[in-house]
Formats: sequence, structure tokens, C-alpha cells
Amino acid sequence: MDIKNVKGTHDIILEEAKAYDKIEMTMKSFAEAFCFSEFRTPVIEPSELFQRSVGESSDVVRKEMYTFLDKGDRLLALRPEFTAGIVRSFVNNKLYATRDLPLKAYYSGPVFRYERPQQGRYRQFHQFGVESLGVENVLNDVESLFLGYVILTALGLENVTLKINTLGDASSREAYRNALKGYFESHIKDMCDDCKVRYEVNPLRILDCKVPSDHEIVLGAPKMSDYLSSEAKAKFNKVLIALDEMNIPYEIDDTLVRGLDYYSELVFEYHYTSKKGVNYGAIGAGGHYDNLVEELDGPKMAGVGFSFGIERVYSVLKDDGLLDDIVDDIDIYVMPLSEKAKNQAFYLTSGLRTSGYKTEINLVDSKMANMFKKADRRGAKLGIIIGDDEIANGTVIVKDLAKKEQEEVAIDDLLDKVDAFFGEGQDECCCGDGECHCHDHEGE
RNA sequence: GCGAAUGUGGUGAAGUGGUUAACACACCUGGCUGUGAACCAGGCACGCGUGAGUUCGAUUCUCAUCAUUCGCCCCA
Repeated sequence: MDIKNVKGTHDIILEEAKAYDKIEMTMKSFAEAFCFSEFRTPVIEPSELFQRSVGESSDVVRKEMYTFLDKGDRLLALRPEFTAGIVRSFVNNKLYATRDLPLKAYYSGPVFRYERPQQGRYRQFHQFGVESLGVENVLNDVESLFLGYVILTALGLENVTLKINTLGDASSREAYRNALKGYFESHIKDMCDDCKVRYEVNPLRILDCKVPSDHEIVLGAPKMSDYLSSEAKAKFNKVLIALDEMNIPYEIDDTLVRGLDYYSELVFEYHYTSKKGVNYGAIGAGGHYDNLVEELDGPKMAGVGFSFGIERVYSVLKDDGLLDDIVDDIDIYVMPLSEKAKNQAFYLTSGLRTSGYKTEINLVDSKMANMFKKADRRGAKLGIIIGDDEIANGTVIVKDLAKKEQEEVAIDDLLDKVDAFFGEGQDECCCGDGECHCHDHEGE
């Protein structure tokens, strides 16, 4: 086939899909425990939504958005992130007036950015995240930050580095912005083209520049911390105290600015280096925003949130061997030995399936040896063999595939036999209803 | 947007300016017509990303193009 997946997209299939499911279930269950509620917002939104929220000066909007005209000449965009859509939904549905605040939402789904694909970077990728809207207490900032930390820990990641910084409140940023403008005024002519644009739209972002010659200049720039208002300092300190109290290790990184324009006050990133020493950079990030809700025509209220890149979390977990326990094994493999036996075996298989056993049947003509091979490949624990002799006797052969022991069982006794086999030596199913026998209920 | 590497079957891959494109794994068939191993005998790329050029002749050389992967920027 010469039709291939679109550049930068990837198929999440089979065992990988199973792993993604586990990751998302873990994230969701903790979000629920923190009393966040799920929001499912559209993949397509008016392009303007992101221009106003994420910001014209951000690379995400400037050059990475998937925008297009629909048949009604509306300029739409595939969402490059979730926050804008969540806030839009919050405002459209007037939740600020009808629900208790802060309104706490979580989300999970695909997002799109037109970038050059490479390690840990896709054009369609998946994010899980949360937003608290209408926050007044910095402890709500800490709540989100802590949730992200708890999730990563629960997934088994031990050496998460939490980097935090504060961008200050409006007056702090205004003062700092002016200071930066003043500092860079004499240097800007020697700096890269990106920085020239940043100088005009958002001088703060110049600090993020990685061009070596520019970096020299950046080193001499004024520091945010010197321009923080006393209120901003106090807020940031409250966060730090809370983190200390909760024994969450962090690093203050005063070069941390974030690429989306709506952040103010607290910003943070979760970094990770795998046990093999591969630095995956930020696997999740977030922060506080004072003006976004108002910017999108809602009341003046602050929000805070973070998001994880599921692909990156997956890579990190895989690299550290934390996904090795995920298997897609089946319970029972049914092997009919004749055309006539296939029918009988099929009815029997259907019965086992409705009883909750993951049962597969071989319906292609195969030699017995091949069927055993297939049973092994699928990880089946039990084999059921049925041939013309068994049909004549009203029995089947039930074989413990690991022990290679078998016995002939009357068809009427089959389910009891199977129940007995899977009942013993295994923990009681967490569903507790005695019906479900699958082994995949971790995280439910 | 910039830079680098790679492109041979189901998979991993070797290879050469010229007759049958190694080898291994997987898979299929038969030996063995009801039991998972092993063994034996066969089968499995009319094709070496695509297009053009050089040449008597190209999978092998040149150019272009596309794709993949990786790095930079930026980001999850």
C-alpha cells in the first residue's frame, strides 16, 4: 500500500494502546480523587480562540497551528493545546455563575502542532491535563502541581525534577518588561531574527533564546526576581513553603518562561531523565494565568493548570521498563480438529466468552502443532481440544498449557472446570462480582 | 525554517558495474491423517524508495525527488 500515515502521526496499537490506556486510567483516577471532572471539548475550534489565548507571539500560533477554512469560510484550527478550549467552554456555558468555584476540569485527547517530527515530538500527539478556573488561593496552584507530581510517582517514575519559577503579577511584569526593553535596546541589532520579533511582542521570551551569541547577551540581562512586587514574592513564597511542607523536591529556575503567552505568576515543568540517562526534557508543564478567562470574554478570574505529553510519559516509562508487565494474553485457546468440530467448538467458545473468559478459537485449517504454537503466542493458559471423537462422547479435552496436563471433560461440566482452573491460584477479581476473569483491572 | 544520516523480502540484514540478489529468523507445504520439541526435503524479492542521467549493461556511479530517522529552533 502506498498510502501511509501522515508525517508526524503514529498508530497507537495493540500492546502500545494497552499501555496508553493504563497511563490514562492512572491519570484520570487521580484527577478524580482530586475532584476534577472530565471535559471533552471539540478538536476543532475557531482559530481566533488560540490567537487570543495562546498568543500571537508564541511559536505555537505563529508557525505551528493547523488552520484551515471550512466550507462556510470559517477559519478553524485543530487545537494545539487544551487550555483555551476548556476556558472557552467554561465561559460559553457560564459555569462561573452556576457552579462552585474553582471549577476543576481534566481532559485527555489528541492535540496538533505542525512541527518537524523527531524523538518525542509528533504532529498529532496526546495530552492529559487539568485546569482550575476561578482560583483565589495559591494552594489551588499547589493542588494542581501536586496532582501532576502524584501521577508521575504513581506511574513509577522516581526521579522527577520539578522546575518552578514565577513570572510575577501584572505590575511586576510591566516593570520587568520595561527593564528588559531598556537592556536589550542597545543589543537587539546584533541578535537573531526571532529575538527581534520577541523584542517587539514579548521581550520576556528573549530569555529563552538558545542561540549562543544571544545567550551571552541574555546572561547580562536584568533578573525577574529583582522586579517582583512584594505581593508576587509573597505568593511565590507561599508556594515554596507548601512544597517544603509536603516534601516535594523542586528547583527554582529563573530562566523558565514557558512558550504560551497567557501565563503569569507560578510556572512549572516536570523534567525527567531515564535510568539509562536519556534526558527527555519536559514531560509535562503548566502554570497559573491571571487574565485568560477575561481575555476570552469571561469574568476576571484566575486559573491554573498543567498538561502531560502522553507520548513522552510513555517513552519514559518504557525506557525505564515500567511497562513490561503489560500483556495482552488470552485465557483460553480452542482447537477444533475437524470441520464438524468447528461448529461445536464455536458454540462452546461463545459460551466461555459470555462468561467473561478471553477465549479465542482457531477457525482456519491447521495442524495441531500449529494450533499449539498459536495458543502459546497468544499467551493462553488453557487449551480446549475438540475432535470427532469428543463430539461422539459429548466431551472436550481441557489442557493446562503450562503443565501440559490434560483431561477429558463432559461438555456440561466444562464451565465448572474452567471456573475451578482460573479460580484457584489467582487473586479474587477486584470486580468482586464473580463473573469477570480478566487480569487487567489495575487502576480501575 | 536550518542541518545530518539512511532507504534491498513479512522481519533483521549481506552484497556486486554484467549470468540464479547471500545468510538468518518468521511463514507455508510435505515427511508425521489427533498434541506443543527436534529433524529432513521443498517453497518464499521478475526485485534492491521514485524519476532521470552516465554506460554496451546499474540494485551498485551521478543528479533530482520523496520518505524515514536524528539534531537545532520551539515545545508535551
